[in-house]
Amino acid sequence: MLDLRFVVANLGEVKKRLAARGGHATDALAPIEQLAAERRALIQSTETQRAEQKKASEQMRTLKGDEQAQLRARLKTLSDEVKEKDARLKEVEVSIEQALLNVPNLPHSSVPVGTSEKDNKVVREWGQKPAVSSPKEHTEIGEKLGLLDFERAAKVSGARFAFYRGALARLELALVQFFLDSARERGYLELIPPYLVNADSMRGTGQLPKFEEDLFKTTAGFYLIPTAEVPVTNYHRDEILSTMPLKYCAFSPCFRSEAGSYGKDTKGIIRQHQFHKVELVRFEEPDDALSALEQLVADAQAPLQKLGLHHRVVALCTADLGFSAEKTYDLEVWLPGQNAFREISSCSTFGDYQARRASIRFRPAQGEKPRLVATLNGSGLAVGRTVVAILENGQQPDGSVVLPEAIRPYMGGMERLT
RNA sequence: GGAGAGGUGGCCGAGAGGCUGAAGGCGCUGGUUUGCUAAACCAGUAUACGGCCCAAAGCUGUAUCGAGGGUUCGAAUCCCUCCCUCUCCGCCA
Repeated sequence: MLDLRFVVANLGEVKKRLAARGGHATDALAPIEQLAAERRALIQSTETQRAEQKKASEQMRTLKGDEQAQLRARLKTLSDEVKEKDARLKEVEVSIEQALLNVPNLPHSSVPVGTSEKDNKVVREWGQKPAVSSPKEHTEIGEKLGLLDFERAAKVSGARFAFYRGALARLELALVQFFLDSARERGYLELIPPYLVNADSMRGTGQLPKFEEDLFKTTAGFYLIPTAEVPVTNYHRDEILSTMPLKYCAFSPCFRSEAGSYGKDTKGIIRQHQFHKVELVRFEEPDDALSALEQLVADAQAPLQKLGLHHRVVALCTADLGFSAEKTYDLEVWLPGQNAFREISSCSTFGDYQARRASIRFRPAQGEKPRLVATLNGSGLAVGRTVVAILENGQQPDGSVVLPEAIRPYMGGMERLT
């Protein structure tokens, strides 16, 4: 969430920067200026009255009889007035909060301005497209080898689910371990987080209140996490951190309702209601956020490079930027079967936007005031999509799949899927 | 799920309607003392939101004793609801 004082003091600039996101990004801001003024007036008058009240209350202790009764009557009136104003103040603050919670983050000045994903900028490419003759999609490869079963998954659960079988199930978990090893070597501490979280956590990272329809909610009121970003960022909610920076990697399943994506990627395991991911999360000093983002991208690229998977780094434009993000790079891996680059990681800095929502701070130095941290996160990597990439990039004319060398030690030396 | 106990500052722990941002201790920071270390002594030790101020510093007001509501002129203290923790029993990977 944005800082109220900053927004009010720089309303024009804020609107201008939000407009670059397109659509209705600035709508929620409309009533802010007036509400902020009312809030200030209410605070001033209630606090003055409260001070008066406090002083008079002191006298109550010593007064007796009629005098006390009189003062009590006067204080009763004062007390009622303060309560009334307090109630109004609360309303105003709730309105402000609601408004701010629905305002997305300001794009960083280095983010390319654009109107759709077509305006995203390719920053660099790594590797080369493999020579695959008449490439097939992962669904066909997986089903032919008996490694993927969508039909039974549809029976058991519904659309957008899959059974992995045999060596593919093994590959999935091997990749998890491989990604965690890669992250640990780069200084990230492994976490296994809760997969169900409360509403406060969802608000902290920005999924709520605006994107409730994208989430699964349990009857007990828990939300299933759409990414480990949620529990891991909220790990330090309402804290003042004494060690900085902090780097975590977390394995978790991710659950997404995929509302509004009907007809998109309906085939295969590209877009599922449930998938596995290793997430990288960093807590940084604000001034380090941008350089940390570059490191984060490198950290996410590392396992892709070890696997020898051709990919590119894309800077998202203002229109494609996520709600809470200040700046984002996507990693897109080459999929021969689709003849396209597809997102396999998304690395973002959120500046202090999430930290303000979740109240995560650090103390710059002994005796100094706490400051909001910068939060960052990125996939390192999406496991299912890596499986897709391995199937499609490693496919052979005979239908088998050659595994990247880097993963073989995690597969007991297995060299190919047959 | 059943029965009970409890949630107070960085930590431990008093407090039972007004003088309590909160005794005392520990820790931490600064200082004095000291051959060094230790000890002792003195002082300081929160956060948020307002105001004064160009700003910072500083000063000042208000709020904060798990959360929210209520009673009262006045609530850490009384009442209600909720959350969390612990113990015992049951169930369970």
